[in-house]
Amino acid sequence: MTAQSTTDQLMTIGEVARTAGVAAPTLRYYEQEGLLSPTTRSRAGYRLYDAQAVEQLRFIRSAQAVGFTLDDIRTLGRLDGESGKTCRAGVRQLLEQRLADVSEKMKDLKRVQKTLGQALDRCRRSNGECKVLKEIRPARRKRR
Amino acid sequence: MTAQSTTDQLMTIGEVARTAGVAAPTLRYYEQEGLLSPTTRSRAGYRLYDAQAVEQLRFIRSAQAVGFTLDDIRTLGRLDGESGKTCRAGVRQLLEQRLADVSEKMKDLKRVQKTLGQALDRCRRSNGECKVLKEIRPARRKRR
DNA sequence: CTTGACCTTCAAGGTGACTTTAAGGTGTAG
DNA sequence: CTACACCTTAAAGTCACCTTGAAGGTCAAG
Repeated sequence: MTAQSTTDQLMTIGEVARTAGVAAPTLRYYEQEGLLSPTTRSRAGYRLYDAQAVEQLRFIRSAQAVGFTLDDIRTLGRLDGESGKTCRAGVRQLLEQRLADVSEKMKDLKRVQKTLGQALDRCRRSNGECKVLKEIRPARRKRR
Repeated sequence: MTAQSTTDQLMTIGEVARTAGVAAPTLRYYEQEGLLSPTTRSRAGYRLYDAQAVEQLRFIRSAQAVGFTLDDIRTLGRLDGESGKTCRAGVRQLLEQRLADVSEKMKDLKRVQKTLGQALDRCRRSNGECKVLKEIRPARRKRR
């Protein structure tokens, strides 16, 4: 029991990148920054990743999306990794700190949601003529 | 009724900065970027802000904290401003888009929260010896 | 009427997170 | 055996978001 789940289907950097929706150079950058390393390398030197890497990558992107820096994320190390290490003094404290950060962000997010929600409400209520937004510009989207 | 709340107590850039917990040059930068302008200027050219500016500033910081760019925020304009403008075609759509972004971020945040929570759980469960985190570094904090 | 804490503008510098460029090796399909 | 899509490294470039520095004006207290 306790399935090892050792599918061990290794992927190249391009496959991982496509699967997780990030650019391959970004993956190399993450490795360089100590965030996510390939499981192994092929004889020719190609990076090879296991399926878990995709999960870790998704975690990284989620954490980034809500405002954590790569440095924040790096200090949390390989979070889902099961190969253990002693739960030293600082570890729990760090986790607690980050969970507190998350709670703060939850509040921030709700604040933003409320403000936008109210604006949309007023916008809908008075069809065509509302007093919601002053000076809105076309909005060009860019990264993220 | 409908209190005008015209306390009209104007503050200098330094007072606003202290109150909202940001640096004064950051406020100048925000003005330059079209995010938040002072209500008026003193005869000598000093920027003067009303109390609402603090609220707007807090909104900006909250939005930033959860990953919105200044560009995102700028396109939402002065959100709480009551001096109105027509609710044109794109406005509602933009608000809806941003609210969808918020929902996405809520998911991301919950994902992060869950992962950290599980880690902390395992950490607490096995006092002193747990298999949670691999390679944790001291964690130097920096801005935000 | 000077000291010192504020304010002003403009310009340059710094950091984080990529992204791009250059020069070249690998692997498989035809 | 040659295309062609993929991979490699190292270094430079870009963009957002400030931060710092220089040179100077303003204002209430002593």
